[in-house]
Amino acid sequence: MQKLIEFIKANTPNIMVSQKALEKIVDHFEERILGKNDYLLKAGRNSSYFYLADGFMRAFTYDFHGNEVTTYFYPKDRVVFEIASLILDIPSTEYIEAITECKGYLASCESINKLFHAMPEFREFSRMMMVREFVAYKERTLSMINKSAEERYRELLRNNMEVLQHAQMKHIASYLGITDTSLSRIRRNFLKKAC
Amino acid sequence: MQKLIEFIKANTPNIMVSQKALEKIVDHFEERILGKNDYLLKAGRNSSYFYLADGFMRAFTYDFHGNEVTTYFYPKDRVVFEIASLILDIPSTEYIEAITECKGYLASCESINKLFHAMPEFREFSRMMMVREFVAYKERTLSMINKSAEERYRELLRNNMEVLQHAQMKHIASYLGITDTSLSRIRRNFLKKAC
DNA sequence: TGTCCTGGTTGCCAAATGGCAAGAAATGGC
DNA sequence: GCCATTTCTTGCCATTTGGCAACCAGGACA
Repeated sequence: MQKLIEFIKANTPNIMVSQKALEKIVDHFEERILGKNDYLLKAGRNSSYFYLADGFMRAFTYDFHGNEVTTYFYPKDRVVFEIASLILDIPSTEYIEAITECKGYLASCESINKLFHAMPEFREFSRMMMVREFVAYKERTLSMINKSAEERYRELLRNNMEVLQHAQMKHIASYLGITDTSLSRIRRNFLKKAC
Repeated sequence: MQKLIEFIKANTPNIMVSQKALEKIVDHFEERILGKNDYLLKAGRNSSYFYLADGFMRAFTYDFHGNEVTTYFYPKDRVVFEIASLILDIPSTEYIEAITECKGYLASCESINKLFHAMPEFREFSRMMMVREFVAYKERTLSMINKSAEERYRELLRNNMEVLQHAQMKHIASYLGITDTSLSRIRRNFLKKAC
């Protein structure tokens, strides 16, 4: 649990969280280990709240043509959840999958709500987590609007190098909004330029 | 203020908010009227929190080539704010502009924070507003990934018809991630098909 | 009424990306 | 180490989108 405690401390910059409060918070979490290709969340189920201490995950869904679309990659030291499902308490439309072995700490929707209203420290923390994810999505949308596929690929590598080690090309491709064929070509150019 | 009160009631579905609580909340807001082309927020300033009772707004920013990019359209009956600036208390990178005459109610960042920690009712409400915007962004990102420009245009019209009455084509185009030239062509095909 | 200005459209061609099918490379099971 | 399977790359051509410049239409205004 120490990692979770450190993580919460690091992400409540505006307030000093007492040791007691931290312990009260982490008390609602339980350790969870996922093997490669295990699901943290399946479509139709409700999302819980997961601090990913170690490993690498991805979220995906299916569009109406039945194509799988990778919506997100989660490196370690992030909280992992599907916002609409968690907060609105509705079934998720997304799957979240461990793409390496993963270790972390899990809390239920009810725990999150309880903590959210009971503890100002957790309010700040969870709001911070939500804002972080929201801002990431905003940036991503902006990239989709005004950057080429190649620029988006560069950007992904710059911000999240591990993705290359862990994710398949077709997943990276659909995350970037292109086909795996196009990604392959982009990578070829990329290598050429690098030489 | 009655519209704001109704709006808050309508968006706290899980709890009954007392009249007293509602009054305490709206007490932190003040009426604000914006003329066409007035700014609600400018880049470099900090975002406040605005309930748009009537009118139509858009958010935009500049990419590093200096091109203006429309990031969002706000129809009436929405809260309008730049999430990163508001919550992290940093200068905004976005502008938010009234594209028709607008009327609404404004609260400062400090008021929002105060209410957020002091009143469970407002916590629920503001979390709901944040989730709604977040989910809208997620859907938009998904559209950018797996829909063609034409499909995105149809979708925009379906969900937000007023945008056509109020916004310029070039703003709609950059919102959709295409050039105004392409949008014009798409509209032509669109009309052909409609006949 | 004529002129300027802005916003929207069009034609022409270039660049980016997709679709499909085949081939090459990597991976996993035995 | 070998085969089967999956993942990644490539070639060929179609489609989508962009860039630019010209053009058109409507409103503002002298």
